[in-house]
Amino acid sequence: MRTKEREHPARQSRVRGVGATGRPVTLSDLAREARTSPSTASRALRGQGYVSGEVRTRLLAAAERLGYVPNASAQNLKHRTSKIIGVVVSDLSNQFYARVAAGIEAELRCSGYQMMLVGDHNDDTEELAAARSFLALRSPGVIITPIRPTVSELLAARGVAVVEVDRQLSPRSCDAVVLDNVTGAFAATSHLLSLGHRRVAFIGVETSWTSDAGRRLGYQQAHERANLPSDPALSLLVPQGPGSHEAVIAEFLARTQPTALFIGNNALADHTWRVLRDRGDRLPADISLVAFDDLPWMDMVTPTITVVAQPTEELGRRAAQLCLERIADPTLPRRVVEIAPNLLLRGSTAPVA
Amino acid sequence: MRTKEREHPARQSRVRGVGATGRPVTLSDLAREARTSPSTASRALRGQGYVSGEVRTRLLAAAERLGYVPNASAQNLKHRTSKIIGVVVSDLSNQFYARVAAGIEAELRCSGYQMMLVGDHNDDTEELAAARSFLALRSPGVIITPIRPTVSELLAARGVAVVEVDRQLSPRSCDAVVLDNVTGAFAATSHLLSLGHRRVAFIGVETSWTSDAGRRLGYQQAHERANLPSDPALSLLVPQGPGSHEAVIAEFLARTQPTALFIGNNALADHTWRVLRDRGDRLPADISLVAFDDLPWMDMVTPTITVVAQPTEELGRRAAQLCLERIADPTLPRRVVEIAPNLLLRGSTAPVA
DNA sequence: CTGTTAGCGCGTTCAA
DNA sequence: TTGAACGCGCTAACAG
Repeated sequence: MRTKEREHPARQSRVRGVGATGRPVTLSDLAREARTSPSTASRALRGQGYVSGEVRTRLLAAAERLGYVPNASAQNLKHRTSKIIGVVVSDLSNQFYARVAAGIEAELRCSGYQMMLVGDHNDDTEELAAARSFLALRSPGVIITPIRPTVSELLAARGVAVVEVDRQLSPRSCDAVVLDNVTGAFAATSHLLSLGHRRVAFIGVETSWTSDAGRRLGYQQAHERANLPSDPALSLLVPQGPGSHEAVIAEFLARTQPTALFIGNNALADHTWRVLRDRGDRLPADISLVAFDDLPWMDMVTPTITVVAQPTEELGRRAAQLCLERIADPTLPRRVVEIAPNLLLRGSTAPVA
Repeated sequence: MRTKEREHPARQSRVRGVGATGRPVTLSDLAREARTSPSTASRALRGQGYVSGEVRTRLLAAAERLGYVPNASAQNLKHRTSKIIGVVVSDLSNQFYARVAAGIEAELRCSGYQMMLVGDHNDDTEELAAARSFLALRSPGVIITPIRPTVSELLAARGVAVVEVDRQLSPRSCDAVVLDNVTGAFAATSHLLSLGHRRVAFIGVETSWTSDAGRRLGYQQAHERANLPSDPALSLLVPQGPGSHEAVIAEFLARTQPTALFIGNNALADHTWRVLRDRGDRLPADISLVAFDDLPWMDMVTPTITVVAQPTEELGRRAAQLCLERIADPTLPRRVVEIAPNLLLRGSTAPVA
């Protein structure tokens, strides 16, 4: 009796047509409408199993008429998995991460998956919370710009297909898509050294992440290859995390007086550029500058900025591909896709004065 | 029997500890581990209903030990709704939309909701597909930068709390958070007119969306208020959609020879700026420029760009707030939040030569 | 305070 | 070819 009472309002709303509010149409509603059983309706809609042509068309018509949309939760519950890929990036407002996410989303859409996007703000507590919700959703895969190896490994241990993007912290348990940071930094620094600069400073982040560490390493290797010392005092390592570092950078430049700068990421490049402008330094006459990660402004300021460019959306797309491939076949061997950066020579670099 | 067979591997995995792969731990597993019933376990974990202190701690300990994470699909099925808010924006790669999304996500997180982010690429088919998946997920709310009124209304008719951001197409069925575009455009244009410019061109998008239409209107109203004619030939309206319009803009500028420009959005501002650079025009000596929507580069190029700034993340945050409030109380009257823009005078505008 | 019962909406046997 | 029965994991009545 009680269930019947519930059915009444639904019946009414159906009569009013598609637009009516009320309990969403279920498979049983659909079956009743088409005078058949729920299981037949299920087979018809998903196109597997035997269904007579006549019943099928009747069902499809009814689905259209009633505006039937299958309940994803019910399907997920049944299938013990979902089509939701969790994505967690450091900072949605940073164009680099936004583009990675755009690439991921585009790729997932093509394959019928959806993206659940979360921004930890470089906070491992938020990172962990995100992982928990992905577990709750029974996400088959997660793509992450990791803060610590813990979360990736936790997820991987539970059978989630984890792909690390931009940096790789858990090489044993995850696939990864990273840039060849060492080569990129090597090229950038070598470029400056070949222009005759002998006081090339590095401004980067003080993490052990492959991204930052790789860029530091490339900077050093370029010096070694050129048989030049790399003065540790010429490296400014700022703590990882949000916030502006303009004051620190200004102090660093005033103290160390480099003739050239290699900057480890787009946020620091922004800060450094502003410091130089405020100091009245002239690029490249007074100082040369190479940034890592090409953003629109780097092509617009005067002079334009020489940069190590990375195919940002491509990073996201490849990560999504790896993720889906591993979901399809969890026994795949671990893969690390290393993408080549591209040094773009522009106006901010010139021979030393 | 068959279910028992399934339990064995799970048992084993449990013995191996948290990290083990296998069927996820269920409430029944938990209850068994703590020697109680599933319903008691449920009450203990969600902290409602009566549970003795001793049983509760036993349960919490077991949940911790087993790494229990409740199955969101099962909860959603039961509750007939989910905690997933659908968000669809035009273009994830455009920093404006990325920031709106960042604002939404931050706000939702605080309230225990999650963001499902989708980018239609100004394609109403993709917009509709996104709406369908939100319906399938039984999303209680959707936030959208609409392309057509259809989708918002479809969702609203099904009881989804829809909030339109940036532009408002369905005033009758949705809440909305928009900028006061007319006022912003009025201020920008008035600024140029007050500098003595009499050939102020407008470059914008040819949609009927409140955003674009409002900016066109503000441009006209400023002329009217100043008792000056606004020559229709001085308006360049490009079709809505992706792609560069540099060629069209170049032709337009060559043909109409304006002394000042008001540009309707950040993408067009980018294109126009590049055209001017390539033409060798000097800002503001040869031509003045005001853009709509402040992006980082506008503060970095030489000269800096006078701009109508909008609090982008705030737009997203307010939209999320409206959405959650309506979910909490669907009987709320419709609300349209109109946010004030801010004209920032910078270096790209000067008195007419 | 606790456990039993009965679905939420769907997909998948399996017998008819 | 179809439909009845069952269970995915969880919650909410209700009876104990």
